[in-house]
Amino acid sequence: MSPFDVNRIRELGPAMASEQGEADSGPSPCGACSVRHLTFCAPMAEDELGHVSKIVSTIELHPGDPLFDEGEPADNVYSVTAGSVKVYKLLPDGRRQVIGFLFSGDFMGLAHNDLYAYSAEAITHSAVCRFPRKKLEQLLERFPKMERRLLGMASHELAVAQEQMLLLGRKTAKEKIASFLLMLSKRSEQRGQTPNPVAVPMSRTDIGDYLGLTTETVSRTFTQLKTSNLISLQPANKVELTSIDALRDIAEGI
Amino acid sequence: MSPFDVNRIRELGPAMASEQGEADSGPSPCGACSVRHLTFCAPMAEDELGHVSKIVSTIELHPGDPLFDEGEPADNVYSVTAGSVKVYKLLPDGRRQVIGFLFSGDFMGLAHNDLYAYSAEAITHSAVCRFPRKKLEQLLERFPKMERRLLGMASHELAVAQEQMLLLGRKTAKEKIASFLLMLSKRSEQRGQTPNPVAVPMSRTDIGDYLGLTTETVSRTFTQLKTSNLISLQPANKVELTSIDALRDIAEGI
DNA sequence: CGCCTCTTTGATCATCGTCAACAATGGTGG
DNA sequence: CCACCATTGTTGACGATGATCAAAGAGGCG
Repeated sequence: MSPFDVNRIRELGPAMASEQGEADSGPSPCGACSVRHLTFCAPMAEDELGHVSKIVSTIELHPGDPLFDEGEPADNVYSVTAGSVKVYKLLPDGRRQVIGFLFSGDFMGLAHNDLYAYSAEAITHSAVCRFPRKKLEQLLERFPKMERRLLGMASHELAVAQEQMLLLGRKTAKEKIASFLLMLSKRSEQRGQTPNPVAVPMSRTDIGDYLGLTTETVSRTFTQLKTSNLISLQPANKVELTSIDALRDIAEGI
Repeated sequence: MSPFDVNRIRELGPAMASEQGEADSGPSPCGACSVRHLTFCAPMAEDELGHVSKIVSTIELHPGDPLFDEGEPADNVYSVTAGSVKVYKLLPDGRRQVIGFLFSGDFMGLAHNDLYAYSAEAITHSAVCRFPRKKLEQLLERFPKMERRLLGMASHELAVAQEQMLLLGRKTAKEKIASFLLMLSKRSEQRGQTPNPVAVPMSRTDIGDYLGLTTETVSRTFTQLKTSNLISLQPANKVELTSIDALRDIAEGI
């Protein structure tokens, strides 16, 4: 586990349940939430946070802990407050497509019918807030600004998904890896964390399943970028982007 | 152009502008809209439609007509009311990824920042409604039920995009084509049109750019499915799905 | 009827996947 | 604290899927 995860989780302090997967609706976990500005709770005023706290429960996840599975009734919506989570879909024969990596502020579980469309699993030590879908919907009705924020975030997710389709359908392995590293770096920066060197908490297999490649190809491509002095692999799963401009050119296929 | 497109457009009658790209804000185009139940206007009551009609203009598009380009200021949101439209992204060297095919009821242009994230172009003779973004946002503020509907549709789009990522990242050419035909058929049915034989109005190149394949591979795979008696190519770009169950198995990789 | 575009088919090639073995890492227990 | 072992990552050899290059056939619109 990387240090930042521990810190994040410590930050949450009393709002964090200490037992695995145990819920804890303290007096006002939301008031103490250090990543609220990143989440869909952002538009809520201080004196309205009680309404949110009342329906939320915080959950701690350890690496590999599943949160829900594709096809289950989508009874909850989740918001990540610390760590990293992967969401993925499976084909019957086991082929896997990682749909996305989630970090602080990201949400999941907004299903269009009543079932989860994907599975979710913690990558690192993480914390998520759980919102019972029905209660969240009532809250959204009462606070349209929250619904508006959610629509904005969903639109953004959509744009990200479309960018990923371009990557999956039309980019080479090298372009995919370069794009991936730049994306991680940018998102890291958006959360107020260091963009370079960038933390890469997920495994080669997860990266491959995200980019439509095999583990071996991911590894080979990392080596290739390293040999070209575009990146340098550092301890604790960090990657230094030695030449961001060159990486950007590669990512765009220039 | 397939007959259905002509019919759809005739249905719209006086609401349709006859000149290319010309706007027409008649007395109440929305009241006469035959596909309103499919669009984000669905939740609006009859006596509220005037508010929508007031800000909308209808546009007729001919095959190949561009609607907007990636990177332009996203001043409008569009809703397709007849025909078919493709939206796509380009890499600098011309590689293209079709992000989606849009039919009656689908919308586009909900950008997360102020620029369109993709280009849009008519495939067949089509009709779209144009909503100036600012005015639509005011309308959404006044009618939260419309915003809720939009959020629901965006969530659905997101699920579709995720399914497409699975296809692009992990399916074989044969699985991709089978999935594609079943998807077209299902969507056709949802619009109240015949699901089988299914209309396939887009070119082999468009299909390839949607599935991450080349024209040649698309054509070869169609031939392969035809030879296996799973589909049969009919006149006017229609495809009969001879064995839907077998196609479904192929699409799922079983 | 003829031209132009789109589609189909063929031959060859390259990228990435598969299979295999080895190296490194990190977690555990002695 | 160190050694061991399991898991993850790296590297190599080879092969297959789909891309590329090329050309012929089919359809649609003038």
